[in-house]
Amino acid sequence: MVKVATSVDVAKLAGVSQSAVSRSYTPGASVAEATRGKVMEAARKLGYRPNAIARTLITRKSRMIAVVASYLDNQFYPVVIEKLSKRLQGDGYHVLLFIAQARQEADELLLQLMQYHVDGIVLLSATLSSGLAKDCADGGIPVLLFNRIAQAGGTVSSVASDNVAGGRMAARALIAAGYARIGYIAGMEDSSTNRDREAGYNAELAAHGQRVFARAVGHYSFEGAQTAARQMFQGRDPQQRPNAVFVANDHMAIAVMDVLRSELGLMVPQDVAVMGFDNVPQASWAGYSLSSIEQDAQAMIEATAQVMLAQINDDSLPAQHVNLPVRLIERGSTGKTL
Amino acid sequence: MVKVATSVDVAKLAGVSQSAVSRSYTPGASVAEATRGKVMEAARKLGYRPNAIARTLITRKSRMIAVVASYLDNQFYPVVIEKLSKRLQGDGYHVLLFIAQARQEADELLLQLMQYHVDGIVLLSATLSSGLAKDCADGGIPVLLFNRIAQAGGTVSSVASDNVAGGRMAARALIAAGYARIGYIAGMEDSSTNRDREAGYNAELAAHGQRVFARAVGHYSFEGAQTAARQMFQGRDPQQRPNAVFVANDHMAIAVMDVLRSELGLMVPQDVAVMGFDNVPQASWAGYSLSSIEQDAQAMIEATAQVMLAQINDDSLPAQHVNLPVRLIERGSTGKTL
DNA sequence: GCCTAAACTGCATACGATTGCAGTTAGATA
DNA sequence: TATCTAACTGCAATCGTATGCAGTTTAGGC
Repeated sequence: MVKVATSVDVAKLAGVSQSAVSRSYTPGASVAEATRGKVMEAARKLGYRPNAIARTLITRKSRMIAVVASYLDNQFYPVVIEKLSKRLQGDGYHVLLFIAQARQEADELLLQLMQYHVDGIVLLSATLSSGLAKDCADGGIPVLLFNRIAQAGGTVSSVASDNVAGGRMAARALIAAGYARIGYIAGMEDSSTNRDREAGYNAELAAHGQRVFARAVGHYSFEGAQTAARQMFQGRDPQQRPNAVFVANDHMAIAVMDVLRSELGLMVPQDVAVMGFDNVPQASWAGYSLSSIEQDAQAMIEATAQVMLAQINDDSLPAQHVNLPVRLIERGSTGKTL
Repeated sequence: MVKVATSVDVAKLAGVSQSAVSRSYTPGASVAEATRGKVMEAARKLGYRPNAIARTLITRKSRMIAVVASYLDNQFYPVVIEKLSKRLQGDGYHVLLFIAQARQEADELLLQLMQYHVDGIVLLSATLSSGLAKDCADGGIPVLLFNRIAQAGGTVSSVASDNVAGGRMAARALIAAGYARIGYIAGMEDSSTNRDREAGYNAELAAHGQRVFARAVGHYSFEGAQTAARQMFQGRDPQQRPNAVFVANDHMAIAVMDVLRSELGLMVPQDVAVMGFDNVPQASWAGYSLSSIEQDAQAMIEATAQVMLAQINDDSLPAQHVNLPVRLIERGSTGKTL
């Protein structure tokens, strides 16, 4: 193991002070062009790279952003992580990734995170206890909920889609296509996404003089959705079951389609139409051709990056709440022929 | 923004020296139980947590491991990232995530990574220039290629599956099922995974007196695989096209199935049998029921963690190369009825 | 050629922890 | 009670960089 060169080594070789080396790497600092030249030359020879850790210690900026996720099996999240990571890299920030299943686990992890003095925290699907959120805010670390809405007035920002409008769109599309017995398969009932999607959905149904025909809960998991689908459709007469179902996200909707077609021998959309939410990559796969309410991941990422970076640069900024429009994507699963 | 407490603050409140505080947080250090008690009490009051950055500076161990990935749309990788991240968290390590598309980009990122003094680097699908790999090794940072084989004798470890055996299995299964015109859709031709899978596949075909009937290249991408499938099957008479095809990974195999069924109106497996590699979650979805050669992700993760941690703890350890067994999973796409 | 402002440079300190060393205390033993 | 050892504690140096301040050089204007 070769000792890595430090700024002192470079200074010695270049015949300047250590300060000069430091300044050569600080944009806008006061260094003569000639000095910087000598420094860079010496640095090249020694393979010197500034130590980000030491820099963090003194500047109190780590240029690391923590991203906390719980499950990556819903493909929406990998896509987000990939894009967010690339976006932040463009601004010289790096992503410290945490996987936390339970709330409590998330809290514990967050405490560990804070030891690293990350500049910001993005919570992908996990929630964290309000006490901890406050701690972070008090510590001057901006926290942003992605795809979740924070309690109003909090110190935590959020970036989400207009889930209420999305729910309405789903209802409107199914009604417009002539379905009259419309079911709903919920995600996690205490999540803001599920609440909003369901609220919009119910509101729009009501506006057309309808109400939800059947309801089950899938907890945003594949297995949960399969169970919900069986519960809703298995062993029922055609008139006793929905002929269309809105599922709270695509990940579950795909599980539902599998159960409908393979287990129960029902055709989609002839026997049952299915509508999802998110428009994950798999929704467009020919094997499913799943209609969905698209969340604009790119726009969500962009908003996340901007809010986060703004908060990092100015810690007096209040929490922001971004709500982005969604879009209906109609495919075969609701009868649209390709 | 409230100032966060430091060990000095805690020491003051507890009426001990700053060293005592530090030692209270160091397992096995020499502190009286009473002292540690006072320290912990004071720390609790102040909400003190040791600053990992400062600690890293002096111990030269950041407890961060860099994970470099390129695309996360192949679901194999999100699964790996999730599991690896959790596994390493269990040992007190955290994952610094990097997304790099091109080789050059990976090199640049790695240099940034080294500034963070990560304790180790896992390259998920990305390759990096041999010069850089050497730099890392020289710098004492263990590098591990996941799902790639390093050049023999290098300073870089690797964890992979027995891709040659997997290729053979695929061939054997298709031959056993009675297929005689067997195609191959390759991934990236310069990747070790593709080379090995194809080599094993061809060897087993040859052992049965067969040879590959048609070959196309999909570059491990969804679109590439679609193109390859069209090239191989579009507009050909039944006798002129393969009646079975081994695709170098599931991600592409799914794209192939979509083209076969939806675009070309062919049935799987009646007209064409399809075999993939990886056994990603989607392979088991009823909409595809894709036969596949399973890579044991859990075992790969475990090996990765063990090799990595061992190398971190003993930097005189030579590079290790782990090669794990694979397993045939037969499903509907090769004629197995469910 | 002199003066002033601007540009540059280096010194020294700080960031928040770890750790070798030496000194102190307490307990055990004779 | 005196002595030795073991357990504990604190001092001070250290990790590698950033930066305020004061001093020095340079350039430019007259």
